[in-house]
Amino acid sequence: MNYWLFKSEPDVFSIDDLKAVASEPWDGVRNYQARNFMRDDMKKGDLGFFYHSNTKEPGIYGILKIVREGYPDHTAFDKTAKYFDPKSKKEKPTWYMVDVKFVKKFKKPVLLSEMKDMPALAEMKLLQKGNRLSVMPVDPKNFKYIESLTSSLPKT
DNA sequence: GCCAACGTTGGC
DNA sequence: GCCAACGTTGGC
Repeated sequence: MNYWLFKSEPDVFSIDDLKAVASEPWDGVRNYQARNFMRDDMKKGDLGFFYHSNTKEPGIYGILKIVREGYPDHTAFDKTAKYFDPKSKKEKPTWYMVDVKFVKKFKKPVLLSEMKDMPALAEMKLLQKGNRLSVMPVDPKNFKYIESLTSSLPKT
C-alpha cells in the first residue's frame, strides 16, 4: 500500500467539499511527474493526505482514499474547461486522474509550520525547498507519524 | 540542444 | 503583494 499527498487550495476545493461528495475526480493536474504518480502508481485503497495550500494556515487537514485508479482526464479535451489542453488527444491522452473519497478530517490540522520543526519529517518531500508538486508520494513512516499526531491524547 | 523569457506555484 | 523556485516554451 502506498501513501500520497494531494494539495488543494481550500478556496477552490477544500476537505469539507470532499466530505460533501461521494467521490471526486482529481482533475486538472498538468504536471508530468504528478501525472505519472496518478497514472502508474496509485492503487485502489491507497491513502493520501489532504493538504490545503495557498491559504493562511497551510497544512494537512485530513485523509482521503483512492477509489478509482488512473484514467484519462477528460477536462483536457474540453475547450471550455479551465484546464483544456489541445495537445491531449482522446486516442492518446496526455493527462490522467484518479477518483478520491473522503476518509476523515483531523480535529486539528497538522500545519506546515509545525511539520517544519519536526526532525522526524526532515526528509519529507513536501518540506523540501522549491517543491511544487501538487500530488506526491509520502513515506509510510512519515504518514503514520503525522497521523499519530492527530490521534494522540492532549498533553497534560 | 541550449538557454532566455515567461508563466505558475505557493509560502510569507 | 512580493518573490524564489521551478517547468515550459520557442528562437536560434
